[in-house]
Amino acid sequence: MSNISAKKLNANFYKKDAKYVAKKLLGKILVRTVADKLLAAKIVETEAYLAHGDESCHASKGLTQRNKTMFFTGGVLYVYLIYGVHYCCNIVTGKEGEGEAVLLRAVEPIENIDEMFVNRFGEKEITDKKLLLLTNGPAKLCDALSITKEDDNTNLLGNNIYILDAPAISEDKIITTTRIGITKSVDLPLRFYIKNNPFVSKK
DNA sequence: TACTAGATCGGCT
DNA sequence: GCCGATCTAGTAG
Repeated sequence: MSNISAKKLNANFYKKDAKYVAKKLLGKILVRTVADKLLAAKIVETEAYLAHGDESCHASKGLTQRNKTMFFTGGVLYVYLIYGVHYCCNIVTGKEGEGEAVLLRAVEPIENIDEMFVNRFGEKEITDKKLLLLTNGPAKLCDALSITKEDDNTNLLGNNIYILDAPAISEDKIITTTRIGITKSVDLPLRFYIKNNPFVSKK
């Protein structure tokens, strides 16, 4: 559909703290190129994982083989395997050595949706019901956009995976809640999503 | 609609 | 061994 003429977010965007970036990422366009196909989706739900005072952040226990990407300078992708089954995709933020990131929890499919269906369901047939289930969860969107451990540490300023700027979502359309699916630091208000967007993982 | 189990990898109490 | 930033299929009500 639409021609994507917007500009990539620059390196400075990602160097702010995770909480700030998590909110600013709402409404931006996540782009992934596989072979000659360009998949695009709007970010509608995020969660921040902080370097300090956040027990559920993977980096809170220090650097390990698995989480080392989180400690790089903001602007790379951190992908990890959860429950031995699914991948989750994060945007690393902050300065080098900090160890914080923004988890992408849900996106709204925009371009080459049939290709996303193939990636996730193994079929091109698009139905309204399945469309809502295509990318409304952190592991689902990784599936649909074909993001795996191979993509860990991908620089978002490159051409493989990147994020395009888009008009900011106004404050009154951003809902803030506690995060989902964690057992530590559960009370921190670090989940953000776009009000009334049908692709959000959970109200 | 609501809860439950199972899949299955890697890092660590 | 154990548990996790998840999802799906199955069962029960």
